[in-house]
Amino acid sequence: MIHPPEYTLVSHVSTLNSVLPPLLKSEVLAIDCETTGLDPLTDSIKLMQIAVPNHPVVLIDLPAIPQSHRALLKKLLGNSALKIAHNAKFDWQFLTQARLQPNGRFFDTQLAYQVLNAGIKTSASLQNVTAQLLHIQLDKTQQMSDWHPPFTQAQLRYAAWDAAILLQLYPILLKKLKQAKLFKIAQLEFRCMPVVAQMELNGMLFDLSQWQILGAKLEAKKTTALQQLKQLHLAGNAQMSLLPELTDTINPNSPQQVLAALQAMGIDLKSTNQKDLIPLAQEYPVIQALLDYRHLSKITTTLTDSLPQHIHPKTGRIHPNYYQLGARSGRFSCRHPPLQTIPRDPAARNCFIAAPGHQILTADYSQIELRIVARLSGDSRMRQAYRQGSDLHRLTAALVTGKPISQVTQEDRRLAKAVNFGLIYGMGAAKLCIYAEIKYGVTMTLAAAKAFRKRFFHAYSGVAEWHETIKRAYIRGTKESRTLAGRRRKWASQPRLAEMLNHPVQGLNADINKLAMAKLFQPLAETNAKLICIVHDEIILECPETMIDQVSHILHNCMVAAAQKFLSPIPVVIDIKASNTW
DNA sequence: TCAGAGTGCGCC
DNA sequence: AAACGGCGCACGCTGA
Repeated sequence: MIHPPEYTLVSHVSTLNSVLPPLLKSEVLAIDCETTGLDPLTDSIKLMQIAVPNHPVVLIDLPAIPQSHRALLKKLLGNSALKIAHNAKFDWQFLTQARLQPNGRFFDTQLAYQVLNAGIKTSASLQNVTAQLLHIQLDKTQQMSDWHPPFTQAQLRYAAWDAAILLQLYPILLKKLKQAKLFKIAQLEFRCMPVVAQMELNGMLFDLSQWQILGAKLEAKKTTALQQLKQLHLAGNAQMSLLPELTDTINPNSPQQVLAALQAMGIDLKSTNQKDLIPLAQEYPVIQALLDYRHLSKITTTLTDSLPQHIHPKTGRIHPNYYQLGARSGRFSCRHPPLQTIPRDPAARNCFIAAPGHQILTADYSQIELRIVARLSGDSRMRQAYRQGSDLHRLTAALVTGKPISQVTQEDRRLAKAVNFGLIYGMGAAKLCIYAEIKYGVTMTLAAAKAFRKRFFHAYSGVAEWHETIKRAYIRGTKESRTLAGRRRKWASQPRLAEMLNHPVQGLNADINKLAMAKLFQPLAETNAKLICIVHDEIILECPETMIDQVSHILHNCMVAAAQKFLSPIPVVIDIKASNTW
């Protein structure tokens, strides 16, 4: 049983300066902040809590301490002690905005818990983590209370608990991480945390007027597409003597109604998703019209209206939330808005712009997943291809079509791309047909897909063997997977084979990208360039025009070093572009 | 009426 | 024997 923590409330400079010196000697510092709200750009800290072992928790009424008297506090937060926090990104952002940026090493109890439980559905709230690891039920009733002095006893007790409990969680999580051989991965996450926190604060500059022009165009196209769809539907039903009014009663956004309508037109369909519709688009104009409408509807509803709502009134920029462990694979997820799903269409991406005197620097890993497969499988043909700097998609095209590389057409290459990406994750012939059509506009018969599949694994026999190794683990009933960097994904029940084939690749991609980010933190801080977005294998900076060369160099070096650590001897290629827009 | 599963699709 | 993976969001629909 853990006793309620003692605490000292500091609401005066003199108390602060007598209370802080012993804390300066501590190797660990547990930190928590109570704020006026959740937005570090507009809200502020009302109370900050600092806990060190064998000492009452220090509760600082921050607004009561003038900026000019925070030197000692600043020194404490900036020292080399290990800073422990739950969801440290939040506290880092608020403290940074208060000119109290924490420094040194970090231990985020939330990230630690998420690293340990990657793949398992579980809440990583402080309340749940504490319940699971310490069997203590934290009272969170004060969390949303009005943090305004004079603080109530209940508020102060709650605040003290939140910081004190971190000191209890830390050794338990540390031990678990080490036992599970996950400490290194956790440290990678901890190193990434300030980078992510700063990236969110930076945000992306967005050209609203250009976006609205684009939106209006898309809206008009959508209307046209809908009219076209209705006309074709009517025409299709004319011979069947259905009532014209029926067309107007059908909701084009309802898969159920659309399916019924298409079936009534005599089209043999089981579902109205892309994969079923695309093969019929040539034959039935109404289906092409539906696909066109769907596409435009998707873009307009999810982006045209929503993106402008995320422009921050204070900065004029878009500041999404990135979740370091938002994906089971170890990848980031991104929300509010999801900048990782902005269409590749330049018309859309050009609306993300650089500030005056700046440029957008985008750097992405070239074919990183295939290179990872080459590394993990050790496939000799892939390794050789990459060592020679040849184009692996062309090579695959040559191998599966039997043509010499010089005669490989663009169409062949597109087909090979589908084959490469599909087959490495265990795709079957049937899905390969669909996938090739949808993703690359390549039509192939089932027999052709079967043949390609066979030739692919014959040509890349190392990949086939690598699949076999994973398949054996799968058959043994293994319920976890590790990346080369040691990241673990667990499954609560039986995984699917494809998930087990995918995780070592997608997960290592995440490891590499995170290592690159961590490496970027210090060198980037010494420039005026800012990290503004991350899209899985792409790093986007906003950089002063005068520093493009210097920053490109830094970016390149960090990304190469991060990837080489795991990919060597497979070479790493980074594509870097500078432009006025994304 | 409303939460939540399901469908569909944008990105990597 | 066969089996691509990872997200977030908007929508219509279901069921309590």
